[in-house]
Amino acid sequence: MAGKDHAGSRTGDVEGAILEAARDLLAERGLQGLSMRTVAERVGVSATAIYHYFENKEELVHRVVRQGFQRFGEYIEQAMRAHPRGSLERVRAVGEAYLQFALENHAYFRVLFNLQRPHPHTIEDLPEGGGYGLLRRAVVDAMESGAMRSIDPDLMVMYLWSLTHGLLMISLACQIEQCPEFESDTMARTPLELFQAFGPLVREGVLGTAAMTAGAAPADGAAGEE
Amino acid sequence: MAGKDHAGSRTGDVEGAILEAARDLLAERGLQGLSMRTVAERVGVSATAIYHYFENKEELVHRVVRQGFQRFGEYIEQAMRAHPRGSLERVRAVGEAYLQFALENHAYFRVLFNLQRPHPHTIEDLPEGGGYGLLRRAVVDAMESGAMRSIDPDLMVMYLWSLTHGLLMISLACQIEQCPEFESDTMARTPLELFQAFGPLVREGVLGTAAMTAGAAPADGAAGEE
DNA sequence: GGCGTTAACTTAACAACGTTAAGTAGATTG
DNA sequence: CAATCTACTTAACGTTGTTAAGTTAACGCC
Repeated sequence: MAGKDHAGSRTGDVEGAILEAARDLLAERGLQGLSMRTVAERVGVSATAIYHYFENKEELVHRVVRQGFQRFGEYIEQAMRAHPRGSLERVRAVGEAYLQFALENHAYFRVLFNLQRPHPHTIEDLPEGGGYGLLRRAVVDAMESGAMRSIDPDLMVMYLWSLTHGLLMISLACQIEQCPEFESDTMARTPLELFQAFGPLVREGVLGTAAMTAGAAPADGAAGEE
Repeated sequence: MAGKDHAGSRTGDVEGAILEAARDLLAERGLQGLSMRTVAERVGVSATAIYHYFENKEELVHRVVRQGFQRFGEYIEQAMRAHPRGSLERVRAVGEAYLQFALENHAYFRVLFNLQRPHPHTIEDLPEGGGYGLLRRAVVDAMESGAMRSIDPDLMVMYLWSLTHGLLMISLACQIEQCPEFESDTMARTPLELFQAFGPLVREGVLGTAAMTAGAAPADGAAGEE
């Protein structure tokens, strides 16, 4: 009975079809919409057939997300290829690629950062997978070329990653791309626009160039209230 | 039959007891461990009794989290009171309070940032609730006192919030407090230590003070590969 | 060419879940 | 005193992940 033609079945690679259906459902309806029975129905097999290829739902989801992050790595590699080694632009481009991919595939990100209990064992399994190594290389290069101050590169990577990831998570929590209740013009901007607007702050810091050459007015020294 | 003594019941405030049981379960076992039946069992009523006080599970969880974020607001207010108005220290302390509270109550945070579909309607309902306004005030004060460069305060708040929140999310994804697989010394640090280590980067930027007074070696201009 | 093993499924069923419907004891009220 | 309301209860529905047991086709082997 191998290769029988059910509705929408692909003769042969059932495991691949399950992964594909699961991926589509995750993107379409989120983790809650990805049920074993729905996946099975799309593939054209019974729900329990999935257990022949995957240990349980958790492993199925994990495999789907892992697959997604391989594409993610390619995004980042492409961003790096597009800019000269050692440049700040390259570092910035990696961040933008992170953001862009996450916005286009937000279901993956939401899921990956919620697998709490057992899964992420190695750093390769972590949210950005091999992307960490790529960003780190871009940072080290930029430090060597003098485009960036020389400090502990892992600290620098963590700083850049945190900033980008936080912006992403807040944007996603505000319901994809836009949060209409934000009244301020600033908040109405897309995550990518905000990321770019962060540029001067990231390069020169919150003190700013002016504050470093000229002394500014001192703050009142008393502990304020309200 | 009001005020009957079931196991662990509090005579009188059943609604409060439900909220309390739900809060404990959320902290103990996460969102998955918070089931209507388990909550009801702890309170000493039947599962469906909960629907007399809450419309559905979503509302129950929402109320629990909202309650948690009220305590969170108090954390931040206290951090602000402890430092002089207009100072950078005050801004930093708000960030630390954010981090500290989130680490001590990570169940709240995980949940709040995963309510995707309907809920967060107003900015007050958003992840940090009224904390946004408090941080914004600290930032505006710091700008006026000259302790911080003067730019769009909402942009500055978004920058600081993103950085702190991202660090938090990454740390939580790495399984509370510590991620043993990280080999680097940098990554082995606690979120709070990392936050403090970010200090120079946040104040002076990734270029650094040195790079702004003296010209650095230029980067190679060709598009790099690998 | 029958035989045993295995891969690839199937149906039936279980426990747990959120939720609804219908009923009921006790207090409050006209 | 009947009617209503509050604060629940039990029973049940549909869906979920998952397990157990059975079935069917294919393959290697003497």
